[in-house]
Amino acid sequence: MPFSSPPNPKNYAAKVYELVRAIPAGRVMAYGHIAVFILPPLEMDPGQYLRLSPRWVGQAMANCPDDAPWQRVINSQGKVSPRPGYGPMMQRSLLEQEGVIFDDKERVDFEQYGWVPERAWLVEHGFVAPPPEDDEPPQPALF
DNA sequence: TCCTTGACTCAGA
DNA sequence: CTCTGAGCCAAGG
Repeated sequence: MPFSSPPNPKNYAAKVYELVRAIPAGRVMAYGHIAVFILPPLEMDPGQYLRLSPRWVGQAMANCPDDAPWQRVINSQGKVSPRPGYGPMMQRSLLEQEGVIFDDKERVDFEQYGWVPERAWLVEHGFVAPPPEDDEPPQPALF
């Protein structure tokens, strides 16, 4: 419930989980990175969505189903944000079991392990609008 | 009623 | 590179 919430929290969380489930083993995404692929509410200012959405994702992940790979979601600095009840070591070891390497500052390199969903997947699952014919697709910018 | 507390991120120092 | 503060707001003690 931190810092406002989406108009439809349940629906927003469902989108988050859907995307999280698509992250392959050994790869990671940041909260804010996930938010970029979820369309903001129509009447919401895009700038405001950019500010708030990472916490919306965090809020959703707090209630993430155990059968979803919640460990593959980390913060934008490449560090793990411990899930309450599990502790930081749990998340780190889960990722290491998938082959993710942490550097000496406990961080993951996005260049190497960061993951971006295929456009076809996004379209198929309703995350972005289909490209307007032969025009440049509205691919969200990475960090 | 007031104060604390959130799986966040980015710019600036 | 690390550390701070701002942005923002609802629920519980």
